[in-house]
Amino acid sequence: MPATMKDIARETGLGLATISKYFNGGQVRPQNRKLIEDAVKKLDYIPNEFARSLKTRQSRTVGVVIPELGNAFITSIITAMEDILRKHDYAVIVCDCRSDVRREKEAVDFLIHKRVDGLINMATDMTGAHLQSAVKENVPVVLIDRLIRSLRGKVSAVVVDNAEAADQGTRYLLEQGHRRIGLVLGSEGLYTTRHRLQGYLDAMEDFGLDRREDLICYGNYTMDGGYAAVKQLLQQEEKPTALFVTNFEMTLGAMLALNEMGVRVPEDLSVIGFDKLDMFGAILSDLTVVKQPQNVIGEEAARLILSMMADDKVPAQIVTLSTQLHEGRSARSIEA
Amino acid sequence: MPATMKDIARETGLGLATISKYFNGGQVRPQNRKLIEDAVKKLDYIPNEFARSLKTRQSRTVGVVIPELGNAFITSIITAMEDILRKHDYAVIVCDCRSDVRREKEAVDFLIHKRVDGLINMATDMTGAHLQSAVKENVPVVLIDRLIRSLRGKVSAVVVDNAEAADQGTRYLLEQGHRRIGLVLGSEGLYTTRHRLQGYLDAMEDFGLDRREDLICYGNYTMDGGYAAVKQLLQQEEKPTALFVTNFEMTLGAMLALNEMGVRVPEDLSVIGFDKLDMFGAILSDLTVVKQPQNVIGEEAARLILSMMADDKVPAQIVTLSTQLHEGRSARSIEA
DNA sequence: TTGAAAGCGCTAACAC
DNA sequence: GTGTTAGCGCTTTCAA
Repeated sequence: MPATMKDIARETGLGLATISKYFNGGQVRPQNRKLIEDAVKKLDYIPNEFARSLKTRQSRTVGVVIPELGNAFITSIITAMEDILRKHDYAVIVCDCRSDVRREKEAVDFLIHKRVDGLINMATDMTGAHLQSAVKENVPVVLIDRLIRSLRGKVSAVVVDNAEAADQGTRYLLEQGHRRIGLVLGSEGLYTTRHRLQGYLDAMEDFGLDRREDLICYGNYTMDGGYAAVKQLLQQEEKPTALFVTNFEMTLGAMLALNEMGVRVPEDLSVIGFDKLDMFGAILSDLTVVKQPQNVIGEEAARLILSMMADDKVPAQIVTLSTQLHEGRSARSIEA
Repeated sequence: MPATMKDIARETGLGLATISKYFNGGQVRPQNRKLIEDAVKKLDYIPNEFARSLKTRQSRTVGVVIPELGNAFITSIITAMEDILRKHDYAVIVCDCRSDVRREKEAVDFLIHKRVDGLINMATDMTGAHLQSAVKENVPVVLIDRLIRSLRGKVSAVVVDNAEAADQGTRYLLEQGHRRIGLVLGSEGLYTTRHRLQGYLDAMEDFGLDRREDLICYGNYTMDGGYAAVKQLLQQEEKPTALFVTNFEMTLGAMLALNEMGVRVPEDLSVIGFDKLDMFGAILSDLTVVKQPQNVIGEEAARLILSMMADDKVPAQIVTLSTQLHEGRSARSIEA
């Protein structure tokens, strides 16, 4: 039977209120402070969070619902997020819904029942139906990576400017003189896929180039898909002179495919990738990539949810972050 | 103000005990059942887990402490684990300690304060000091992937037979006639590294081959490290005829390095990798690999912790799983 | 089967 | 500053 505040009270001869105040940062006479600290040590006292939560109506817990855990982009965001939240004494419950709409709703409901104080969600269900219970229970929500139109004004969000990101990469290639630029996208219909396609098309249009379906491939954001997409793009008669691959896993797949096919980068083909990750260190350092600020996404999401949990009158806001073009050696001028 | 059981009681005219029984699967007269269900709907009642936890002394929460989240082997275990635990209505709090001993202890203490019912840990601190508070508070612990000697008998564990795994891969190459077999290991001193090295050495010894330091490289279990290790191994005068790479990230790095160097697999060099993951689908399907059963690790860990949480007299046990050799086309007979 | 009532361990209002 | 006390919303005897 673990010690309770009552035990501390008996041990020190103080009242419960004093001890409670001590734990909650109130004013306590130094000698009593010492008394309490000694008793805590002696009795191995650990505050009972259940009782505290019952009273304060806060779990100091945040739920995170994501489409999959085995994705480097997502885990790096979570790592940054968890770091900040834990520093603020919040626990993070992670639910992987495997990109399944039904599982996603179950996860949200589960977390609401667990009484999380806030919810961070990289959404699978773009209708937002899964978040209804959160909205109904007034649990603050922060979306990451993808916006949900029907929830506009009701929830906060942290996204990157995907159109700008794609524009950045495409424009860079265009400026190097490339005109046949292959684009490897994620799954058709996804929020980020749509915006990245738009950015690409906009940049192309600025250079007077029309949409050409034979230059656009869907690689489902998987290594596998990127690999296949590249093989397909390069099997055509009129091969692209440059490739823009729009996430990290696909970039890896693309590099493997190119290596296998004996295509030299950038001699035979220019390549711009996406999201080089720290953990891969030096290997792909020569790659020119459009980088998303995963750390900042995680940090901003944490900050947003913290502020919303602290004050339920904080209005919903959308934070849009910019990507950055990292110049490596994998994309070069077509005249060279 | 959310509805409470009292509200349901007032609404239905029943007593609290009946309603509580209803929620806990007890016998309730059908007509009252109906009454309660209607009231729950009408009032949007959600049971207060805080109050329940206060009474039952259970959080229905499991803490998971891992060295890093951005590792495919780890996340695939977590995914399997979380799946089972959530089905049993347990939430999973994940703490990434970034392979830092201090952070790891902080994470464990944090989780103990959060009153998790159980702890699953892929340990960074092999002394086990970080788990003292868990042991003291009688919180059941399941180690995964790595055993801690000082905790023997006190905690359960799920590990893979790493020596066997390495023996498997090495022996396969030996049987194909290879004698100069390069080995790419994780960080020196790690539990799995040591055992995998041992398995390799044992197999070599069985074939009358002595340890040769120039064939052994440490790649830190990173893609980067695997890449560098392979480059180093193949820069030597007397090149290996085969390579055994002992985790997934390093295998990826190795393949990239080999591709870059123009080394054909298996024509110029046989390669055995580790841990092909589902998410990479077809790409590496030609790779011969030693596969760890991540799903089973996760599932067994979940089962173990569930049984220990359900009954504190369940004795500690160690589950050792076997790896499997998946024959692809990347390793072949040296005579061929 | 159901209801009344005690109490889990904490917080916070209030009185001193 | 400190102590007393009344709940927070649930589970669980015990008696009916």
